[in-house]
Amino acid sequence: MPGRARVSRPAAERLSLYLREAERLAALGRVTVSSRQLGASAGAADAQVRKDLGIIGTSGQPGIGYDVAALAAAIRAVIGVQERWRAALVGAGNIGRALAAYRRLCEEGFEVAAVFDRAESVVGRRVAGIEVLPIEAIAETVRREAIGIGIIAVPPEAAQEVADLLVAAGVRGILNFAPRRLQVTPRVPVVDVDFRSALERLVLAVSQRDEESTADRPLAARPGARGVDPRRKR
Amino acid sequence: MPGRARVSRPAAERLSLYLREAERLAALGRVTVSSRQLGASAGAADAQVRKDLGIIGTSGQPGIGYDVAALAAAIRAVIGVQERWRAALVGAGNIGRALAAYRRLCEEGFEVAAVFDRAESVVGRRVAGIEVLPIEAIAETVRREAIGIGIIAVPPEAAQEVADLLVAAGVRGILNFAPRRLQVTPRVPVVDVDFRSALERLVLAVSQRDEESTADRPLAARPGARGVDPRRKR
DNA sequence: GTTTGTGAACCGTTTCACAGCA
DNA sequence: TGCTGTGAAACGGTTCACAAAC
Repeated sequence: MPGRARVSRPAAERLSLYLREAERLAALGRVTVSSRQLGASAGAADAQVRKDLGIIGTSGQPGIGYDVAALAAAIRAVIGVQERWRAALVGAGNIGRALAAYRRLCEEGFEVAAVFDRAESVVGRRVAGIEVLPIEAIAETVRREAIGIGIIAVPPEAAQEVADLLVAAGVRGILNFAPRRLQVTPRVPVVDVDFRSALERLVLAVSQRDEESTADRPLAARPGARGVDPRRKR
Repeated sequence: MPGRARVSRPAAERLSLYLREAERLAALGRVTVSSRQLGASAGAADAQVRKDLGIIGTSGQPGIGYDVAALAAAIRAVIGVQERWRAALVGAGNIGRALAAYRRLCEEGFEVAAVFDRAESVVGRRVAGIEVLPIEAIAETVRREAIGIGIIAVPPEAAQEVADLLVAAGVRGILNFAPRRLQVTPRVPVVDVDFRSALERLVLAVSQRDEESTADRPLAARPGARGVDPRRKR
């Protein structure tokens, strides 16, 4: 029974990273992984990894570890990337074009099936081989092309409107690159990717680190610290 | 005394959103905001907002709310975006170029001061008006141009090497677009922005939502649900 | 020896509830 | 009445510790 399980937000993020590591190891010909190695690649403790994998119903062998192939398959099943996801990209600006050109996505179960833009100067052109359609065509195209997710890469002012169009057209989830919180029905999950927010978080982390090193004692291995994790010992 | 306070990861994300809302309201001419309105724009409860603002030392007026201008200034001070941050962008591929062209960043306290790439076919060209330099020039340029943060937009295979170069050159933080966990000294914070991970998180959320609606009773306002938050009543 | 699986303790964040002020 | 500030309670995720399995 695949797909059973409630996965928390941070756990979902980690699963994504475990999957990457499992794929990397599989390509290298490795057959098993330990929870510790898996954890190192995701910045998590080994016990954390075992908890995560336990939740999604994957089990390993004591003394051996987890089967790399089975692990990857199990994570894909939980995430839901066994089949191909077709996406509608709205906004053929800088971010939109970069995304459409990001060919690697195809190998990972995703596919940009249609591109939309409001500007007449862009409509009709081709972006990564796909003809740009006017946003009025969203509803019909999403249905015809069996599109599951919408990607919003438009200026913040237009984001809400586009979100409404996509939801009305029947997409099941939205990836939002616009720096604006979208108001959509809870039936359609939204994941935000926000450059500015990321930069601000980074700068805040830098500031906090500065204060620590000047105010507190110079060298102190902080508990929540990132990097080459110093979890050893038992 | 600005900058005093320990801010948790989720709190940092929210502060970033409060700042956006405060700026938006300021532009609209509004003078005060309530914690509830601020919370709605960030997907947080009102009490949460008050806690957050209390931590950074901002206080509002009972019965009135928070002063929009003072709030924005306080958040900027905590984040550390009063001054301008100069960034080194490594990787002039699709994502790199999109980022360099994202002019809005300038208005928000950030500036791409240099662009680097390894490919000889790209070095010497101009990206958003900036000449692309070879990655060997990172160390010298970062120092000369007083660059504080590095942005990694290269393929995953090269990410770690670039990270090492940036850290050696003396950047204080790294924004990483490569889908690879970087191993860097804890002294240099890293914030990851990962499209694939975001897409996978989205698809997982979609799958989970599907199961809920089919397995459980059809209509149920879930507690952790997103969207127009139904927090009313008291 | 190595590594998994898991109950229990721990910790930080979120929510609740309400006193206090405009 | 509307809204802030805050202790206390509730919640959820992480870490610990160790028995069991290889």
